[in-house]
Amino acid sequence: MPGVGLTRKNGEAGRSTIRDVAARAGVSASTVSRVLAGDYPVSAATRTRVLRAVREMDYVADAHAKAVAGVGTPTLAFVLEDITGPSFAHMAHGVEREAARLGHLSLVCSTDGDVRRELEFIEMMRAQRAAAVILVGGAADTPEYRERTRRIADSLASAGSRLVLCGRPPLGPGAPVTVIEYDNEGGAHALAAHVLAQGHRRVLFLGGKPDHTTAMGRERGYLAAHRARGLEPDPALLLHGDFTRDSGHRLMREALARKLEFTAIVAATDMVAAGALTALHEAGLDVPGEVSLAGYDDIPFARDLHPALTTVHVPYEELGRLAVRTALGHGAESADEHLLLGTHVVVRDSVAAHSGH
Amino acid sequence: MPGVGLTRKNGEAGRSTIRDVAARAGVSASTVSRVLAGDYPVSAATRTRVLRAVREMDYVADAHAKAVAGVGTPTLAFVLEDITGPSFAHMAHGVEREAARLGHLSLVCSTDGDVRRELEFIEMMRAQRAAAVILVGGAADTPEYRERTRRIADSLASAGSRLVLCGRPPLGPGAPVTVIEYDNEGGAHALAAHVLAQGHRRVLFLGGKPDHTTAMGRERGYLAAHRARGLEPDPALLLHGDFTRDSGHRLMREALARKLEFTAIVAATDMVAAGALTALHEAGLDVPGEVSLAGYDDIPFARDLHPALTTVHVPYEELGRLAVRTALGHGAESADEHLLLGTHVVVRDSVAAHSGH
DNA sequence: GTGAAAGCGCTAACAC
DNA sequence: GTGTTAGCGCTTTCAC
Repeated sequence: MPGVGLTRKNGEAGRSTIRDVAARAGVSASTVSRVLAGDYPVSAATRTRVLRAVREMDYVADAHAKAVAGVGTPTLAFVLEDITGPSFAHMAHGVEREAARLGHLSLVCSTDGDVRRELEFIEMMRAQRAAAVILVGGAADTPEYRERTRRIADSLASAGSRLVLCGRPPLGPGAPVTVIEYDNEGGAHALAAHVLAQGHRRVLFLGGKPDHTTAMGRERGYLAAHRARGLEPDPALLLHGDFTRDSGHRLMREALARKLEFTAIVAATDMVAAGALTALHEAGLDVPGEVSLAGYDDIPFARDLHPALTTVHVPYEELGRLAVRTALGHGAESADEHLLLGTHVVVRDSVAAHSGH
Repeated sequence: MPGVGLTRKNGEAGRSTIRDVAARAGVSASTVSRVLAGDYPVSAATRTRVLRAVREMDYVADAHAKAVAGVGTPTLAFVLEDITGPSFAHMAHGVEREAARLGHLSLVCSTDGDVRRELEFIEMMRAQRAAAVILVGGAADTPEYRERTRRIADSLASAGSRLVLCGRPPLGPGAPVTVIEYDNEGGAHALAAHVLAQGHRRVLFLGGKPDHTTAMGRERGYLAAHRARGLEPDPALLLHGDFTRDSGHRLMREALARKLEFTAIVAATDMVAAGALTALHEAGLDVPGEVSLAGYDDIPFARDLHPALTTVHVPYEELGRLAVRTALGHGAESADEHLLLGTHVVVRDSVAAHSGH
């Protein structure tokens, strides 16, 4: 057994090419290519020699060269605001898993809410010939947004790729996009209805950015639930911040300092609820004894808050998988889909009946 | 101004090449390339025409073709077990930000602890000519692990890339890797010492997998803190699970059911602590009144547990940035570095003095 | 200043 | 079965 020594890779040469392997195996480059592709008849002897050379040189075919030659690994891009937020992290996980299952490579980019970064990344993805770009998370639904996004959708489409909007404002008819929404308004409506059904009448809303579609959807649900009962919520009870834990904490402290009157709180996200809960505890208030609290997203941690948080479940991981499947499911010419995923409220311990009056 | 109409991109043609642009601008491909590269003298008039053609056709140079030609966007790969875990998500964020800052593209892959997936991904990254591959998170430190990882390090190195081990078992001398560790043992030691200093003598340890280096490092710290005080912890107080919230919850329930005696708990991660805390609450136990609890990682949520969790701070995001910087900082020939990052305990409310005896 | 030609590493059509 | 050739989209000498 000659040459069976351990790693006999090429000493210093940066990386070996298919021709190096061919030379070593005493065949042509095409033969190596064929052996590696495996979809072509090659004599057993040759195959063995080639395979051995490959192993000895620790050869891997250059992915870029393959791509240029038209047989690259398909790639998928996932763009979110912050990988650190638990809900989108779960979605990223779903995307990544499903992409892998479908033999795609997936790139993740968090933009920190920076539109320029987002744009740059998408451009990069177009250059990478990404099969699809999934944009997730609410955004300000302005005319500029629609125009800009539309342009992105068009150029992606014209390059044979596809834009998927997930929880993002749709673009109006005719745009070559797939949009998947999870029902923010419906979920918030159901949640607020649950709180109102417990007898609460002054419900504080800890919302997100005033032009952010996710935030607004949830706010609309909160409002709608009131109106469905013939109630008109006090505008002073609608607070705005962002979706972070710190925002919830700060907003709650302010509300307390301003001596706003309320017996329950609906937070725009579980993170916000977590911060609010801590502020409540710091103020010595009992939840849900003195004040009820509800969140949104059902992140795993929600169960470990004390009291366990009543919230709205959003199937983020599944959402990620679905986004990938629909994005990849059809060519650019397919009908432009619009999916709306349902959510449901999960009742735990943080909302109690409003006993006093 | 003729031809200033809106998006005048190529109707159906999949994607336009540099030659299409050249044709439209009435120049050669090289000229287009030069204009786009911007590092070469080109007459103002030509430049304008080319730029206009580029805009009109919405052209982006193919990243793969550039890569093959030797001028690709450098790429960096980040491999973790689970993007969903808060600590590594923060690290992923750090990696991604720093990579972007340095003009690198970054690929993230979560393996779900599957070694095969890990291997496949690394192979893929080698094919992509990734500038570096960052592996993060503990692993079983077996001979197979060392051999396998060493082989990866070698083949990455021989391809001009580099392996970075982050919080992973090092490979012994001579391996072409950069290893960055955060001091698990030291942190756990300090934390346990803090608990012991509060007078606790029977402290339950909610650990991770028995062969997992991170888990073991923390366990060693726990042990060492005892011994430094001349104490020998009861082996029955060392429980093993994994790093999830559910593991903490389950382990805690079992400990309670088995009526283990202890006055404090040290959990291997904040997630584990969160689950344990809920189990404690479910059992009607007061924390820290009846039993103290400490975690590890200092995830943002730790503050929102009730009581706020005493834990060990690990600068995950910074860790990610650092990993990128050192990975990119030097060629494959540089000295093999070994960094050990310090941690510190952050005292909050979940650990109290052991009053009774 | 600009174009023609060669070449990056690979695959695929076309010989033999 | 296997080698030769052309070509993927780009950059980069090398001429002019």
